[in-house]
Amino acid sequence: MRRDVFQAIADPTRRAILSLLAMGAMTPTALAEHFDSSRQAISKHIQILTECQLVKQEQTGREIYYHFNSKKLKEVDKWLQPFRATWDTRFDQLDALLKNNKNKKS
Amino acid sequence: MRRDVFQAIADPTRRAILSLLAMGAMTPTALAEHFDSSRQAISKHIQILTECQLVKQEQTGREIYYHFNSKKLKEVDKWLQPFRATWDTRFDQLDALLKNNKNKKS
DNA sequence: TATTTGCGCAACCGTTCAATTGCACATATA
DNA sequence: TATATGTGCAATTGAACGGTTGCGCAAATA
Repeated sequence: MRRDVFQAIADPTRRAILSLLAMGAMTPTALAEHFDSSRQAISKHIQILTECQLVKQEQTGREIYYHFNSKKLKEVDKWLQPFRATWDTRFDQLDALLKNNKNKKS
Repeated sequence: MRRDVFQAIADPTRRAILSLLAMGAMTPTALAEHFDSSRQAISKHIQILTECQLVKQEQTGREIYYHFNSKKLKEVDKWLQPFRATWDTRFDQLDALLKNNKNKKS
């Protein structure tokens, strides 16, 4: 069973879940209300997201709030990095500018 | 048959193919030499990459050179954008800096 | 205490995926 | 012309995927 971030975000429902959770933690039942599929189906997606640490849980009583964990998304960003230069100069600008403004850094 | 960029880059072999092609156009046979799987397997991956326009072909005689097309990868970057702020302030810095340096923009 | 609610887990089902093998066809090359 | 080479396409196979239904269990509620 392959379980990496790229495979996790391949599914549109899982991407939607991440977007929702990024706005605030939610329970599986609350999440499921945003979709047509069953709670169990959403729960399975959450499980996959948890396995690759895109999401972490916080239990309060019988309810489980799932939180978005952005760290792992950095992996995608990291992979994208070398390609970025080929479609935009925005980031070359960034590097140049940061170099000239190091002192302003917090 | 789902065929979008996210599904395309979910496979590690396809990501490797993209990285190789980003360095220079190649034929399927040449590409296959970098992997353990058969030429046909690689060819299938190329087909998927072509279908979502991550790759374009250029035929010369009986050989087909496949080129990397970065445009579609922007979709991934675009989706990543809102999340970026949550893991790094680098891009907030960028926005602030660009605002103060608009005149320097080429 | 009895009932409702939120949840994960397991079994099952049809579809998609990744890979292999075998083939046909066009282009090089001897 | 005969042969070798580069390629796409079709059929097949086993594994993984995404979904449903049914269940058990613990926590809240009546």
